[in-house]
Amino acid sequence: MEHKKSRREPDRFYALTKKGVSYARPSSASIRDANLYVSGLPKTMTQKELEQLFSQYGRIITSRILVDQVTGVSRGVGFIRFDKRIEAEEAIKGLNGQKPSGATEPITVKFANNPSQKSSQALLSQLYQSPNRRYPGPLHHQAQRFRLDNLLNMAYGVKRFSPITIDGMTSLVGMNIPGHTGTGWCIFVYNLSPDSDESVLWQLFGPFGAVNNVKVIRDFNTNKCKGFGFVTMTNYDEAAMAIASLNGYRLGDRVLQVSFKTNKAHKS
DNA sequence: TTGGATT
Repeated sequence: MEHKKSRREPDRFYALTKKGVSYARPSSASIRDANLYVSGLPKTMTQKELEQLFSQYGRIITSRILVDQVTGVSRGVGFIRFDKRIEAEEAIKGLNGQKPSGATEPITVKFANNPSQKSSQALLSQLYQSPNRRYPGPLHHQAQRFRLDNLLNMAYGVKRFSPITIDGMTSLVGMNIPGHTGTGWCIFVYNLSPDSDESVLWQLFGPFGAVNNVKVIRDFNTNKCKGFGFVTMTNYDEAAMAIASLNGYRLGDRVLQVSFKTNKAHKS
């Protein structure tokens, strides 16, 4: 039988066998949760440079930098998976809040979320999506097409824009596309009340189509809404229709301003 | 009166 106390091994080995860990497989426990999420990276940083930065803390198993699907530009966010948890912990200690050489902004380094728990929001949006959409797309009616054309002109600040390019976005590749992010079309919503929460954004934008994500921006201390939020929608047509419909919409005693998100504030 | 980002 197995329990021959007289043949018990020295303490160290005994402790290992008690946990079911063998010398041949020193894995699981020590390599679990060694995956890091890194944000605030310089847009110019390559995957190789990212690895070089982190390699001083241990053996890197995988790395990734997220990029905009249309422009291919880095989103300043990446992942580093170390061989061991302790290496990841040391990398956080050493690199979180630090500025990589040549960078102007500090980076954030923390343990990554579990990818399987990603966005209950995205799952929700699937539920909202199909049956009750007010404006199914893509649009084919000529009048609606014309309105989209005008929206594009406003969004891109150009005087004329051939309607023929609306259906496909091919001619827009390489442009700085307002509102476009790696996950869809980002919409800026201004003039929310201080006690707004995410549900109001879902309710406002959900009827227009596939909503990937919503965010109410809150003050760190008071936890009150700072008056604006963001909504990311999958499809351009639906985002444009939501903007056209909700900009100027009266919510309580406030009039919303809704537009594609632009880069920061530019003075008038 | 334009964030944070989760392979």
